[in-house]
Amino acid sequence: MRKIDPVKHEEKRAEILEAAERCFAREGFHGATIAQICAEASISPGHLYHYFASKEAIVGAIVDAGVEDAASRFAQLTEGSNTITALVSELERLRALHRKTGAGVLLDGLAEAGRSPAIGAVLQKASRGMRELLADFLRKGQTRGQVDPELDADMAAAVLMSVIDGCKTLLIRDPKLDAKRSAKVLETMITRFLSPR
Amino acid sequence: MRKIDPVKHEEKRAEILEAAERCFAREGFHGATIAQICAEASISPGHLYHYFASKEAIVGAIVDAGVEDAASRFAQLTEGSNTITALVSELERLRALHRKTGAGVLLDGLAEAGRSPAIGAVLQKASRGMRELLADFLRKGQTRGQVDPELDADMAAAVLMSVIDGCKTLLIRDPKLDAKRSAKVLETMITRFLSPR
Amino acid sequence: MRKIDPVKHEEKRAEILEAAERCFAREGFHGATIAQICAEASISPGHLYHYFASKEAIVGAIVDAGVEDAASRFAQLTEGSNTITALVSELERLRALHRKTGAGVLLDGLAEAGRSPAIGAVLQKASRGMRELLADFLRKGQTRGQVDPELDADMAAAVLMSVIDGCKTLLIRDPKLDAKRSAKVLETMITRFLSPR
Amino acid sequence: MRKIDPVKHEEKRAEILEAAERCFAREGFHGATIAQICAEASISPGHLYHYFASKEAIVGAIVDAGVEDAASRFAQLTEGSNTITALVSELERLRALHRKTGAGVLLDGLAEAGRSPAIGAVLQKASRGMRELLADFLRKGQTRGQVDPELDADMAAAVLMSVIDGCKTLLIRDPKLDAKRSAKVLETMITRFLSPR
DNA sequence: CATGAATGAGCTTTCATTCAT
DNA sequence: CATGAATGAAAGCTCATTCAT
Repeated sequence: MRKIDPVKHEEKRAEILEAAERCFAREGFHGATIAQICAEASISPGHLYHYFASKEAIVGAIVDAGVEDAASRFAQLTEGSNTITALVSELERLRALHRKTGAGVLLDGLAEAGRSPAIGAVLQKASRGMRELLADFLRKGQTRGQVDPELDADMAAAVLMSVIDGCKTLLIRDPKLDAKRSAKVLETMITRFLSPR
Repeated sequence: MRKIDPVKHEEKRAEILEAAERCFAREGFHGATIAQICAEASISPGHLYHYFASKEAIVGAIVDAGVEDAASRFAQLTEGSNTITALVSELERLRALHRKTGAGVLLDGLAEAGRSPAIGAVLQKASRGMRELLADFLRKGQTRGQVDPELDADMAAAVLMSVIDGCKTLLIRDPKLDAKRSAKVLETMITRFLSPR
Repeated sequence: MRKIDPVKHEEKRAEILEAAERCFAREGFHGATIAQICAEASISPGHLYHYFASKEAIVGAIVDAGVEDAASRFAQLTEGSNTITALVSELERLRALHRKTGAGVLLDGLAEAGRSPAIGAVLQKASRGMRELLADFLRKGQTRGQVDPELDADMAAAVLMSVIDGCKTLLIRDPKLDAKRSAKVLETMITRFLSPR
Repeated sequence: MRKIDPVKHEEKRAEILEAAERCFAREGFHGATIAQICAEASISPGHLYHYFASKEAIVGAIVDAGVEDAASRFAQLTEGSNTITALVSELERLRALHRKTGAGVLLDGLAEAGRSPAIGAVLQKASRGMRELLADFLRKGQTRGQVDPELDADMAAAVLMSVIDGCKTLLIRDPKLDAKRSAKVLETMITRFLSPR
C-alpha cells in the first residue's frame, strides 16, 4: 500500500553518499569498506544495496557529485569583475575546502580515472566542460584587456586546471608549509602567466 | 660451497621491481596483486618473498628508487647553462617518462601519503630534499640574473613541484590533449613566472 | 527492524566452538585448519569471522570454557561427604571426559602455554584458581580428619593437579591399558597420599 | 673417488638433531621451521635433506632419541640400593633436566603421539619397554621388602610414569612454584604409595 | 657434499555481495 | 524498507620440499 517516496529515497542516498565520502577521505577508495560506510551511515549492508548497486557505483556517484560541484562553482566564476583576481580567490577557496575534506579523495579519484575507463569517461567529460567554462572566462578577460590576448585560452585553461590539481599535493609534500606565503607565490605565478605583457 | 652471488640477486630484485612497476601502473597499488606481479616477473609467489618481505616493501623499494632517480636528475640540473630552459626541458622529460609508466602510481602514492603517516613521512623527506635542490638551482639562477630576484626561491620551488605534480593530471582529464601545444603553454607560464621583470 | 537475536547468536557460537573442539582433538591446534572447522560446522569461512575474530580467539574461547567448566566442577566438589572418595571419583570423571575429546588438545595447550607468555598467563591464572579450590577442599578434609593434617594443602593440591595432567598420558603411552585396574592403582596412590597416618 | 664417511655422516646428523631440538624447544614442533633449523645448524635447506627425508623424520628421530635416553636411564636405575630413594632421585634428575630444555618438547611429542599413529607406535613401544624396566625394579623392591608386596607392580609402574609426565606441567601451571617444597610433597606421595603397610 | 634459488599448495583472513526473514 | 546472517572468491603470505649448479 505504501508507495516509495522519491524525496526520502533521494535524501537517504545523499546521506549514504556523505557517509561514504567521510570514509573515503579517511581510508581511500580501496581502504574503505562497505561495512565502514554502513556503520558511518547507520544502516545495514543489505539496505545499502537498495540505494547503490555496488561499491563502484558509490565511487561513481561521489565523483559525479564532486565534478558537478566543481562545474557549478566554475560557472559562477563568470560573474566576477576582475578576471585574475576572481580566479585566484576561487583557487584559494578550493584549497580551504580540501584542507577540510582531505585531498586524498580527489587524488584517489584522479588515479582511479586514469585506470578505470568508466570513471575516466565521467571525469573527462566533466573536465572538458569545466575547461570550456574556464576558457570562456579567460577569453572574456582577453576582451576586457585583463588577460594577455596572445595566450591560447583553451590551453591556458587546461594548464590552470592542472595547476589547481597540483595545489592539492603542496600540503601532502610538506604539511608544515606556510599557507599564506605559498598562496602568495601561487598568485604571483598565475598573475604573471595571464597578465598582458 | 658456492656462496650467494649478490650481482644476480640484485638483478632479480630489479627485474621483480620492474614487473611490479608495470602492474602498479596498470592496476594501482591496491589493485595489483602479488599473483599478478609474480606472473609478470615469471616467478612463483613463494620466490618473490626471497627478495621482498612484503608487498609494502615492494612499494617502498619503488618509491625509494623513484625518489633517488628524481633527486639525481635534479642534482644534475645544476649543470645546465640557462636556468629556465633547463627547468622546462627537465619538466618535459618528466612528462614523457610518466606517459610511459602511467601517472596513476604517483597519484596513488600521493593519496596514500596524505593518509598514512608512515608513507607520508617518506614522501615528505624526499620532497624536502628535492625542493632544496630546486631552490638552490633557482637561487643560482637569481645570482646569474636569469631568475627574478624578488621571488622567494624556496616557495617558488614548492610551487614548481606542485606544478609538476599537476602535469600528471593533464592527460587524465583529457587524453587527447595536444601534447606539444600544452607543453608550450606550460613553458610560457614557467618562463613568465620566473623571468626577471 | 528486526534486531539481532543474542540467543541464536550464542547458539551458533557454541556450535562453532564444538566443531572446532572436535577438529582440535583430531588434528591439534596447529594441525586443524579454519577450513576444516568450517566444514565441521557447516558454515563458510567468511561466516566464521562473524563469530570469532581469529583462530586464536577460538582457541581462547575453548580454553576459557574448559577452565570455567573445570572450576565449576571443582567448586561443586565441596559438597561430597568423604574427601578422598569425592576426589577420586572426580578424577575418574575427568578421565572419561578426556577419553572422548582426546587428550591431545590439553597437551597441546599445556605445551603452548609453556612457550607463549600470552597463553601461559591465561593458563596460570586458571590453574591458580583451581588449585585454591582444591586446596580449600583438602583443608576442609583435614578439619574433618579425613586428610592427613601434616600435609601442605597447597602443595598437595598442586601435585594432585599434575597427577591429573599425567593421567592424560596413560592412554597415549599404552592405548590398551586396562582402565579399571589402572584406576584402582591410581586410587590407591591418592588414598595413601592423603590419608591420615 | 671420495667414499662417504659414515662416522662424519652420523656426526652431522646428530648436530642437526641438536639444532632441531633447540628450535623445537623454543617454538614447538609446528612452530619451528626447516629454515630455522638450518640456520641453527648452519647448513642449507637443500643439505638438510641429505640427512633427513622430511621434517617428520626429524621429529621421529628426536622422539626416538628421547625415548632411548629415558630407557637407558631407567635401565641404570636398577643399580640403586634403596628402591624408593632411587626412584625419587631419578625423578628429581628428570625435573632438573626439563627445566633446562623446556618441557614443551616432551608435551609436544606426547600430543603428537596421541595423533600420529607413526609417532604413537614409537612412543608406545618405548613406553612398554620402560614400564617393564620400572616394573621389574619395583618387583625387586618388593622382594627386598622395600615396596608394598600388595601392589600390582605393572600398574604401579604405569601410574608412576604418568606421574613423571605430570611433573612437567607443574612449572607450566605455576612458574613461581617453590621447587623444593613441591619436590618434597611429591616424594611424600611416592613414598606413601610404595611403602609397605 | 653443499648451496641457495625456486616451487606451489595451502594457510588465515577480508570483504563485496546476496539471501531469508 | 530494513536487518544481519551467510557466502565464497580472492588476497597476502608461509614453508616443506625440490632442483640446478
